[in-house]
Amino acid sequence: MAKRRRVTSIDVAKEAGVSQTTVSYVLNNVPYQTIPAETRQRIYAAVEKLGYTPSAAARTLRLGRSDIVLLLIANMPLGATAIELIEHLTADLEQHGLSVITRIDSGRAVASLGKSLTPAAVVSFAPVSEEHRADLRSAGVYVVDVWGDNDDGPNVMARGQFRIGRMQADHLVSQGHTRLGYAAPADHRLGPFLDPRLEGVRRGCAEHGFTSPSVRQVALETAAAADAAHAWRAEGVTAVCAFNDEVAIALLAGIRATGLSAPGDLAVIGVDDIPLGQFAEPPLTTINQHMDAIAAELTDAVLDGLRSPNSRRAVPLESATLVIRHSA
Amino acid sequence: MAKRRRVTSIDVAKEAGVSQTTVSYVLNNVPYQTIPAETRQRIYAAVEKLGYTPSAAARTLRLGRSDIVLLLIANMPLGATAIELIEHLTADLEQHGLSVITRIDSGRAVASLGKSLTPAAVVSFAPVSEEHRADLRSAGVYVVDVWGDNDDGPNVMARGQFRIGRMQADHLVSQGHTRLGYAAPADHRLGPFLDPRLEGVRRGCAEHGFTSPSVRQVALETAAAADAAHAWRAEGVTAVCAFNDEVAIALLAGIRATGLSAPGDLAVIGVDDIPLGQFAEPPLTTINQHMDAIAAELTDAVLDGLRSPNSRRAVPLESATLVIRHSA
DNA sequence: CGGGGCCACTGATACGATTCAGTGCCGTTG
DNA sequence: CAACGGCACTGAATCGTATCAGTGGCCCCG
Repeated sequence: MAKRRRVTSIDVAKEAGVSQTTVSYVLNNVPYQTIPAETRQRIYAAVEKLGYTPSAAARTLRLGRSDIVLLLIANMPLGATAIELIEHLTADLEQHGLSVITRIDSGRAVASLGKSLTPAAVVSFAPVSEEHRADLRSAGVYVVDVWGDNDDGPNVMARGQFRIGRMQADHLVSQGHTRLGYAAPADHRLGPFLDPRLEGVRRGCAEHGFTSPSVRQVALETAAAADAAHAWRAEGVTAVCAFNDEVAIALLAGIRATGLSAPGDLAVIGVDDIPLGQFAEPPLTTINQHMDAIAAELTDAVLDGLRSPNSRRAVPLESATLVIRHSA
Repeated sequence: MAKRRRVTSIDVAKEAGVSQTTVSYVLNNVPYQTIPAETRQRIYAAVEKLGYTPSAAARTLRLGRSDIVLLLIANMPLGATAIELIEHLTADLEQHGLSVITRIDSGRAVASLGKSLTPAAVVSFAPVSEEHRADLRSAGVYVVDVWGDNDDGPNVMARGQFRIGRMQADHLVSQGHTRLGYAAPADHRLGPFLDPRLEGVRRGCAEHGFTSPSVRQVALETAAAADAAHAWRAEGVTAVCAFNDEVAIALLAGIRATGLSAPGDLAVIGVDDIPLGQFAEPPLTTINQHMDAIAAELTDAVLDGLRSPNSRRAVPLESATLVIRHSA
């Protein structure tokens, strides 16, 4: 079979009996170009007939930037919550003509993909080094700093995660607990999420005048979780904020294994509201993050950044809800 | 601040005192071009000094294809298993100079992204319509058909999922069960995974001379799961293959809620070996899929396809293991 | 009836890389 | 010493799109 060439806008132009320029004007809806409806129709018909799709490569080369938004996610365990965020973000940005592309990676990709693809923006869920950030900037790529430890762009994530921790602590305190524990995940790659959440819990304790939470790692294994439960009991902790629902469920299993019970001996609250939380023993109390709201916030941040790279805004949305079941 | 232009290979050429052609030859290691080490060093030095990164757009435009592999994932609930697969695949293909980009989407993207990005290959975890497939083919994009219902490319996934179902059935039969149930997820988007797994269970039953499994949907909700457990008991089912660990854990909660117990009254086996399985009551017996092996298989498929678009191969790897805990 | 302005287009160029087809120089060989 | 071949390069075309700078025709107004 003959190797068919790609269908280009020139082919469309020939088919419609106009110049390539006109085709481009019509397809891009260029303003101040007066092109009658009849001609437009001919062009659309030709596009349809030939199955024309513009070449992103050529378009990007010409414009100096693509309409791709690169979503960088560090090589860390992603839960259903993260997937949900990706889905929302993809859908939201698509509405504005931007294609979200996700890259799950160890971080080396920031530089290479970021500069070679010339995306319109990079949204990174892993901290971006100052050097890479400057590099991307100078290449005309807008970088949305999700963590916001440098005051560049909106620190959507960091603020949100802090609030989550704060909500956990507030709930436990409202139940009468005064001595809290914090169950950290064993996986150190989760640090960027852990730090602000834990900080939120600390702040909560401090503002209520209680001592700082006792932090322990809880590995996803019954024996380790049992040890932690035992240790917390020994130091008078009566309630634990878990980093997420996985850790919380592991801890609940550890509590059962020690012969204790939740929430009587040790109350537990998670984060994420994963479906399996309701099947835990006892059903898990947790915090539900509204991923649609967070995605909307991120979308706004990206769009704003593309409009004026130096603007800065804070869109404080109420983006989490307490889900009370039985564990706390 | 002055808007710095992108650093191009011409800038590198000027800096190194050679022509742009030479720069290209050196950076691409073009064979049969004799370029002395000293010149190469000058060019590398210039690249380093200017911070040059080649433009993917220009490269793609010229070559007619990029070195991107588009991983399309249907808009379905992705578990940790899927993430693991993505990670492995990304790492494996990167070793061969291919950049994996993941797109989580409702399927409309196949056409637009596939044709506009001109990726080297598309690996789709959602069924690709015959029309889109042909479209991509003619655009020179190699399509790895993960499902393989049409005999185009290796049906890596379909075969693997079938084997999984088969393993579940075989284990239950080996434990003396003769009347099996199948717990399907409520989310119909999981169909592409459900069908081959269920088929594997059916085949297993048939070959042992037992009647086909009794299929019931189990929603992620205790009451619904309890109803299902009750109904299975009523028809004499003694063991259930669950679509995955989530469904299995829901079912276990349903069994407890009915006052029954696993595995005595109803044995349950899952799929995925998610960490939370060990914290279920009782700890979940399941099938562990070796994502590294599956990723390796897919990588081979892609590389083979890129070498000779018409080759077809089957790489049967042993890619799953039975994990026996207490639920079956 | 001359000219200004709008309409409906088109020609040519640039974006940044790859690659074919040379080119000049030097050393070797018959 | 002329011819040849290899070395170390370079010039120019090309990929497909967007856009600047025109261009010819027609209508309308003074």
